[in-house]
Amino acid sequence: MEMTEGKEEKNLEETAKTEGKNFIQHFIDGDLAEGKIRPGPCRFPRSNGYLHIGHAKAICLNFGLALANGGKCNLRFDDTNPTKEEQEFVDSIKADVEWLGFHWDHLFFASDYFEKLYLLAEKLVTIGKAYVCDLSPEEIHQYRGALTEPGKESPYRDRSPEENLDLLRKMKAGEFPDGSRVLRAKIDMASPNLNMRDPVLYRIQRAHHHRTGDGWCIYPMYDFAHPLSDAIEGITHSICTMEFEDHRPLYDWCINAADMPCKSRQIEFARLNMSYTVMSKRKLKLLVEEGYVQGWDDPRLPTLSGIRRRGYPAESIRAFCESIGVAKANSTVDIAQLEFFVRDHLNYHAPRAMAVLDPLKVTITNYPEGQEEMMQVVNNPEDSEAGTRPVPFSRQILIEKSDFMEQPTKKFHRLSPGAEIRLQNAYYIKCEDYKKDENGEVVELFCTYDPSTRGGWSEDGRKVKGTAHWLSYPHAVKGEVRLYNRLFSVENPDDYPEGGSFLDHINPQSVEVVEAYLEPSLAEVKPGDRFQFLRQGYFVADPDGALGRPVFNRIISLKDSFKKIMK
RNA sequence: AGGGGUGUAGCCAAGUGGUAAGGCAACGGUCUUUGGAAUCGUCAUUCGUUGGUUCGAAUCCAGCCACCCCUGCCA
Repeated sequence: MEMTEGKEEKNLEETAKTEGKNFIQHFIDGDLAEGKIRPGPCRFPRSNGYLHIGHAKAICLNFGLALANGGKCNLRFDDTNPTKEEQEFVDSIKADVEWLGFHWDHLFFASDYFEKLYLLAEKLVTIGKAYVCDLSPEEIHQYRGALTEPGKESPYRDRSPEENLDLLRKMKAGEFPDGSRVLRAKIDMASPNLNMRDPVLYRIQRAHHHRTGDGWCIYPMYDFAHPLSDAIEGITHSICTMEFEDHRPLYDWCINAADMPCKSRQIEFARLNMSYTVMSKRKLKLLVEEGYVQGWDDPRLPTLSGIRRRGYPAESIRAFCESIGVAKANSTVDIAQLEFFVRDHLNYHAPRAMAVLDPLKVTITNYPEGQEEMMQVVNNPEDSEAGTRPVPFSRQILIEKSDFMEQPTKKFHRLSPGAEIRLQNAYYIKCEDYKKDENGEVVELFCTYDPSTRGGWSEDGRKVKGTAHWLSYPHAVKGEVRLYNRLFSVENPDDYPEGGSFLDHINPQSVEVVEAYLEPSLAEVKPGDRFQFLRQGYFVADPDGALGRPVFNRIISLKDSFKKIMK
């Protein structure tokens, strides 16, 4: 038998080829049709910080586009600012991309091109398209003008190419102090696009660079390095987010001014926002550094490391990114859409197991004392290849407290005085009596079982409405279970009153830790092993666990229509 | 105020002059040894808005409205 059909994930190539086309693919199609550009590599530029689900969208887009068009995708770090680059981020970003299942063609750093970029800068100076400016940062700011007013030209704007070249070389040689001079593009101080008002191309900055060490004291700006790095690599379509749209004229200017043979094209798309979470680096950093969460890989965070620890499968992240499409309009995707793809994948791939999170003891009065037996239980009804496992049954069992109601409502199909239900894969049991403690809380049930219903089937065709999961009390193992919920209690945490903060919306119940009872097979799980705890949700073994003492994170609960019915 | 963008259902999103795809959510039915899954069905007479062009407009034109981005030697 084979795996249940229908919802299986497509492999990367199939997905890339068959899914509906987004506007970027239309651009590429157009370029292809005109024959003026052949599809080349894409690239994923990132510099610092941990990746989150929004970056996953960009990664899936870039690598997906490359795959769909027979191109390659490079991974490039735009490490042009030495004070902001850290090896730690490089390593985590590489790990995240790999985890998502993508393979880059080449791993590049903008710093690989420092020499080439510098030569290009000299070229611009030589042909009179760039100049060395001695204005201070404050002065440059003032000269830039305002949104509605044109800027003023720098008094150094008309230096000769010879003088500029000499000055640039001296900048490079370290003859001037930090911040004393910059190299600027000579474009148009009256441009309505502020980015075109003689933007800075190089700054003097004596800082140790994580890859080039102290080899340079001048560093290119992103606006200069990015387009030229793309052109050097032969990237034909350079995808970035909307806030760079105003930079595109400058992107094109650099490539044309330097007369690069590869006319790379920048295309912008809207970044991903999601309900019930925050995506900005600043806010995520605050959550981590102020201790609202345990770290960058806290399972409640939308970081890829957090999502991974939470147990979300990479396949489901890819399917999600595929489903949300790509466009230019601001949007906030409902987190329920992500959760759908997580459940969808796990339903087919996570073996089932039984766990009781809030136990109620049940004694089966007509089951012989000291007797026990093994029930052969299907691991995954959605996957016939997943096999079966033995689960012990005995006189003392544990069920979920919520599966018993002393005075049941009409819609309640579970156990109540006199009611009969099925213990899944075991027997029908009927509640004959129950015991309360001094507080009036039900602490134990006394049931009888029907020996002819072994496996959970009745010979006389009698039906029961409820089916419950259970554990043999003497055989159960204990473990920690962390029940994660959404980090924020409102759809848009950024929507808060004057003087407030997104922190005010943190869900006080974003995690609940319980001591749970687990079936014996769960004693020896490995971190990353995923299960569906029957009738409850999907869970993943956390690295915090130890052999015989597992720790599980709840990935996502099962959809729960019972909650709705009972309302 | 200048420039650049964007408005299609509760949320994403196709649609490119021929009469509104798809997914999520929601809501009903069937089925069920997970109140899960599966399955069937319902869910935009209308595309921010007002006019215009056209036999015909979400698509073309004009005006208006709303929201986002831009004055780092950050990316």
